[in-house]
Amino acid sequence: MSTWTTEIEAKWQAKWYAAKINEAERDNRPKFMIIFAYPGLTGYLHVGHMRGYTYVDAIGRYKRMCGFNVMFPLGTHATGNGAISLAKRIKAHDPKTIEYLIANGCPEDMIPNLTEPMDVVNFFNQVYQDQYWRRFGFLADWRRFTSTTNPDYQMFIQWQFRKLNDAGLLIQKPYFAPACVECGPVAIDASETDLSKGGSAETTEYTLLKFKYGDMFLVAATLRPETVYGQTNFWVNPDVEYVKVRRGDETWVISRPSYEKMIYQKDGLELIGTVKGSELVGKEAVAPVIHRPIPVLPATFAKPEVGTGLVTSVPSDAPDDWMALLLLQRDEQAMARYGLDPEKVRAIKPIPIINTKGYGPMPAVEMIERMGITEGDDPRLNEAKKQIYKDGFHTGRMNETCAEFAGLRVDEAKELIKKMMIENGEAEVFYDLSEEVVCRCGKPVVIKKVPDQWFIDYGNVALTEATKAHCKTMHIIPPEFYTNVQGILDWFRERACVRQGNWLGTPFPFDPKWIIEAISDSTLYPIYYTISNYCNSGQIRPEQLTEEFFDLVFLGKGAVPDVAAATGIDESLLSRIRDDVRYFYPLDINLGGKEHMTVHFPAFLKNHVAILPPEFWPRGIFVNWYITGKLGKISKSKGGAEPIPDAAERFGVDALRLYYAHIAAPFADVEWDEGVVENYASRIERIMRTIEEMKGLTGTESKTIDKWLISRMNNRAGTIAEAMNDYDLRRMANETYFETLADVRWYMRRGGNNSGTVAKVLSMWIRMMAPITPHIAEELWEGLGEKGFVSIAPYPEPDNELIDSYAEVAETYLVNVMSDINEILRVTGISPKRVILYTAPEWKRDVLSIGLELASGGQLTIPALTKAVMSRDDLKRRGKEAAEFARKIAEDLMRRADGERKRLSIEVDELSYLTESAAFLSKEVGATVEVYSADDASAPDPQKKARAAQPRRPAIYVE
RNA sequence: GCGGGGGUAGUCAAGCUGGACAACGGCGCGGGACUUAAGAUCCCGUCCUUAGUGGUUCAUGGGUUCGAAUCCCAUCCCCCGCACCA
Repeated sequence: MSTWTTEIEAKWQAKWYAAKINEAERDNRPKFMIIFAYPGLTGYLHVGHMRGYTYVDAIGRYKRMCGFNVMFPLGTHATGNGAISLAKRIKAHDPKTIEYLIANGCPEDMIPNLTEPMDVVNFFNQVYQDQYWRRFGFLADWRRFTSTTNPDYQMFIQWQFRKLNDAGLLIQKPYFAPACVECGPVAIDASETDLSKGGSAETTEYTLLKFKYGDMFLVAATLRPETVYGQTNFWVNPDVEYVKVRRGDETWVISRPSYEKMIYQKDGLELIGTVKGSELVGKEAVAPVIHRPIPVLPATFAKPEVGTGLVTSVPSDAPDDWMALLLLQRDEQAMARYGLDPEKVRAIKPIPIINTKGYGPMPAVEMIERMGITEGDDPRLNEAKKQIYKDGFHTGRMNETCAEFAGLRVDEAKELIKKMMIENGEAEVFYDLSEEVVCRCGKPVVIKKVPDQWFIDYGNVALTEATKAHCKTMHIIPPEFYTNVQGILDWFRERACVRQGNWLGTPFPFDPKWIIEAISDSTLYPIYYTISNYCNSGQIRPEQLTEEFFDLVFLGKGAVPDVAAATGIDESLLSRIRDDVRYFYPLDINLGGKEHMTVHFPAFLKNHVAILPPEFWPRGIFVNWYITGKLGKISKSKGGAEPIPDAAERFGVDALRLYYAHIAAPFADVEWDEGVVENYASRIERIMRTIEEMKGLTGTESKTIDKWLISRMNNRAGTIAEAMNDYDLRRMANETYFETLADVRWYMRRGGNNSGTVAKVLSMWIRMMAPITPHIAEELWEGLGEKGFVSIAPYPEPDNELIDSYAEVAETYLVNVMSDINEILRVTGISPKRVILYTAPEWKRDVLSIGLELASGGQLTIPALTKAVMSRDDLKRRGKEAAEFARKIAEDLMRRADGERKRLSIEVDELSYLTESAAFLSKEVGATVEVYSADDASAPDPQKKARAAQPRRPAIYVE
C-alpha cells in the first residue's frame, strides 16, 4: 500500500544528500550538536531502536529550521565480542544464526563472507547506515561516520586513556569478574549479548567458613557470615563424594564442583583426594568464632553445586536448617542409619542471635510454623528464607550472644564479622554465580580472579563533585533524571576498564595485552566527530593522530607549528581543525535509552569533566524509554520483529516517525502495535487529502472565520515554540497533526474559502510538519510551488499581531451554542423544524460586567455584587430576579481564574454573531434558525424560554 | 534496603509551575450522512442525570485553598536501576 511513500522518500533523500543540507560546516550561524548514543554492533536492530534515533533527527531538523547550524553525526560501537561470536557462529553454520540473518534480509550469498569479525563489523556498519538511518531520512553528516574499531578512532581512545592516566584516574588492583573458561571475560546481561544461558544471574559473595576437623578443615560457604554465633551443627550430604584440596599448608574438604570453580579464584589449589560425605556424618567439627565442636549431621538438601556443598547450620535464622533439623530429630530410622545418638540430636536447640522487628528471637522457627511448612522440599522454604533475610538484614540487631557485636545492626555486623574471621584465618571469600551461566560458545562461565585489573577511578571525589555541579547547569530531560543523576554520580565507583581475551577494541596504551572494554571507549567520543571527517577523507592518516595532535585540537595545548612539524599535518589544516572543535563543541544533546542512565551517561559526564576544559562539557542529556512487545520484548507473534526496512516499506517512514513522536511521552514504554502505526499512516493520508481540498478553495472574501484560523495558527506556532524548549515532540506533533487538522476542517465546514488564508495557513502548516514527517512535507511544499527545501525553510514563528482573541472567543461561543442545541435535540429526540435562539437581555449583561469589574479589583463577593446591582435603579426595579441573578454570577465568577474572566470580558456581540451564523447553524441542525434578543418583546416565545437567556448562554427553543 | 518513577473514564494516553476540567487526542463502541452495498471518509455521541447551563469523578483516606487530577500528610498497590550490558 505504501509504495507511493517509498518513492517520495527515496526522491527527497536523494535530493537532500545531493544538496548536502545534512553536512555540517563551520559558519556564522549558531551551532547545535546532537547525537544519540551509538548502538553496539551486535546484529540487526528492530523498530524499537528507531524511536530515540527519530527524536534526534526530528530535533535536529527543528533546530536547523530555527536557524542553527546543526551537527548530527553518527557512529557505531563495535567493541566487545559480539561480532566475534556472530562470525564464529556463521562460520560454524549455526542454523539459528543463519535463519536469523535471512529473516532480517541478509542476502544469502552474503553469508559466506561474514565469517571474520571485521567483516561482520563492516557489514553491519553498512546495514545501520543504509537500511536504518538513511532509510529514515536522517539529516546526519555521513562524512563523519565512525566506528570504534577504526584505526583513527583507536588513536583517539588511546589518547583519552593517556589523559585519564595524567589525571591520576587509572588504578590497578585485583578483581573478580565473570569469564568464560574458554573465551575470557563476558558480561552477564539479561539481553544475552554474550551468553547462551543464565543472563539474569548475579554474582554472589560467599564467606568460606573453616571448621577444624582432625588435620583438615571442612569448608562451608555462607551468605550470612554474621550468623556464626548461632551455629548448632554442620550439614554434609551423605550421598556426595567431596574432595580434599591442598590450600597452602591446609587441607580443605569441599565439593568437586566448587573446587572446579575455586581454581579460577585461588592460586595453588591442589586436589589430593576424596572423602565420602557419609564418612563425615556423626563426627564433630570445631566451628569458627564460637570455637565449639558441633555435630556433623546428614542433609540431602546440601547440593554440591551450591557454595562448597557443605553448610553450617543456624536453625534460629535459616528456615532450611531448622526444617532439616526438625525432620531429622523426628526420624528415628535415619538417625539409626547414620549411627547418630538420638538423645544428642534431639538436644540440639536453636540459638537466638538476632532481634528482628516483627519477629521473636528465632525467626526461622516462627516462620516455619506460621507458614505451616512441614516438608523439607516445600518450595515456600525459599520464600521464607528470602523474607527472613530481608527483614533481618535491614531491621535486625545482633543480640547479647554475639559478643562484641551485640547491639549492632545486622548490615553492619555482617561486614565486621566477616572481616574479623578473615583476619583470624577462619574464613575466606569466594565468589559464585547465583545460577548456571553458559557462554555463547557453550562453555561454562565462572568468576575468575584478575590479579592486575585496571580501573577508572570514577569514585574520585573532586571529579564527582565537579561533575555534579556541572549537571546543575545542564538541560537534562526528563527532569526526574536530573534529580536522579546526582545520586548516580555519587554511587558510580571505580570501574574495570580493560579486558583480556578474544575482544575487539583498542589496545590499552600502557599495556597492550589489555583491550579497553566496551563502556570505557565510548564516553568521550562525541568530540571525535568534530574531526572524524578529516580522517575519513584521508586528509589525515591514523598515525598522525599523536598525543600532541589531540592535545592541540582538543585541549589547545602546544603550538600549531610544533605539532605540524611533529605530525606532518599542514599548519592551516591544524588550525582549521582546532577552530572546528571550538565551534561545534560542546555537545548540546546526547540522547540515549533508559539503560544508559546508570552506565553510559555518568561515565560520559565524568570523562568530559576529567579530561576536557569546562567550556567543552556537555550541555544536555535526553533519556528515552522503549518500544516493547507484549511480554516486555518485541516478539514475532505480536509483530515488530519484522526488519526495519520492511516496516518502512509497509507503513511509510513518515508514519513511523509520527508514531514515535506522538504515541506517548518519550519517558514511558510503549507497546508496539501495528494497528496503531496504521492509524498514523492514515492520518497522514487524511492530512494530504485535506490539503488538496484546501487548495481547491478560491474565494476572496475575508470573514471572521479567516481571522480565526490565522489566529489559531499563530497560537499553535507559539505553543510549539514553547514545547520545543523542552524538545517536546509529542506536543509539537499534537498541535500539528491533530489540532491544526481539526481547525482547518472546521474552517472549511464554516464556509471558509479564502485562497489567501489557505496559502498562509498551508505555508505555516507544512513547515510545522517538516521535522517529524519530512518527506511528506517536502512533497507538499513542492506542491505549493515552493522552490527550495522545506527542510531548510524557517520554522513558523508566532506573530502576535495576528492573534485575534475576539475571533477565537466568538467562535468558541458559537461552538458552545451548537453543542447546547445538539444536546437538547439528543435528549428530547425531536427532529427539529424550527430553532429559536434568544441572546441575553441587556440588564443581565450589565450584571455580568459589574461582576467582572468587581472581580478585577479583587472585591467580588456575593453581597458586594448584589449591593452594586441594587444600587442601580434600572436593575433594582427587577427585584428578586436581579438579586438572584447577581448571586449566580458572583458564585460563578468567583470560581473562575483571571484568564477566563478575561475571555468573558471580551464582549461578543452575540446577537449579530449568531445572526450572521444563522445560515450555517441552520444547515448543521437541519432546521430554520431564528435569532432574537431576549429584550425583543416582539420575538415569538411559545414556551417562555427567553427569560432563561444568560450572557454567553443564549436560551434555546426547539420545535 | 538504597535510589528513581507511577496509579486518570472500556482501553492506550495527555494534563500534574492549582483556576477556560467531565478532564486533549487515539483506539474501541453506538448513532447519523454519503454509497446499490461494503470499505474509506465526514459529522454526532460514549460517568450519571436532564429541553441544555445539574450531580458524582482522576488508587484510598485526611488536609491546605475562594478553588485540587494538579500542593501537603498517611495508607494500599505497581514498575525500574543497583554495575562492567552503548
